[in-house]
Amino acid sequence: MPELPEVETLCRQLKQVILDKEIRSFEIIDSKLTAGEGLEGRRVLSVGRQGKALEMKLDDGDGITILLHLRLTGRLLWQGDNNFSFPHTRFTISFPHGRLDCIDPRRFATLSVQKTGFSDFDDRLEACPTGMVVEPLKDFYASRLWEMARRRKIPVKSFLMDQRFIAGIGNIYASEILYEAFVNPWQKTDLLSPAKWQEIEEATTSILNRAIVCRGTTVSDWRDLFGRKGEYQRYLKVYARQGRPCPRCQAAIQYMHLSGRGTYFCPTCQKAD
DNA sequence: CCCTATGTTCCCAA
DNA sequence: CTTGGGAACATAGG
Repeated sequence: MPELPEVETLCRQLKQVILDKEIRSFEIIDSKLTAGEGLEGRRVLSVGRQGKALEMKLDDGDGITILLHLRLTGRLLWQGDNNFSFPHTRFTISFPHGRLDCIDPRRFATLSVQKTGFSDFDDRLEACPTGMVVEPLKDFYASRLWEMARRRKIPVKSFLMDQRFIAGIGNIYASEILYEAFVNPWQKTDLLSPAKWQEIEEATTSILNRAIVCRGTTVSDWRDLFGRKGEYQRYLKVYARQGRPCPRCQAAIQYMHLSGRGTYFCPTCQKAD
């Protein structure tokens, strides 16, 4: 469900609500999750995001970080003034002024509590074939992308979505970015010129920033921290639009599988080189 | 029954 | 080592 713009939305909203607040209780409802003991009384020092992972640092002296990855169907919901629990609620964190619920029908979400500074992001860095993981809204440069990708022969969409290379881009935004940059999703990365990477860099930055302003994309069940739908679905040009006309050339948007993932593209605007 | 699903990881084959 | 394919995780919806 959540890609970078959705997780960034949750991150910003969490800051408004729980920053500096004290945890009253941390209740694990799904026994598959194991974490959260002894966190009562600690305050939330910071809320951050790394790729699609959320991290909450707690003030306590020995440095505790809560790491949460929502995977496919995880949601976070702020319950300010009611005690209603939605089905599939997997854990809740209570504060003096309300409650944070994690709801996850498919139970893929992962929760861990670790010593600050030791995150799964570090693990991913070590597993990364190029020794670096790029954050799209920070150290994201065409020259760096070109350097990372030029010796590989994988489809560019797979590259954009591989979290060991770039943190945070998923299936919706990968399709939208490649459409915006006039790049075929199957294009092998070693054939992309620095100029093409420049177009991909610019498309990525503008699309992700706009999606953040829109509080994400709701095509089915994404909701923000307060249960509201996002707005970016209004701006989708190819995702979930197979058969509909390309906004630029009117050709029918096509749908095909690439590495097992649904992929939407314009057969005319995004021809392979 | 069939198919699909905004994610990640692991195993296996070429 | 690289790449691609498939399954697994577990559930809901069309």
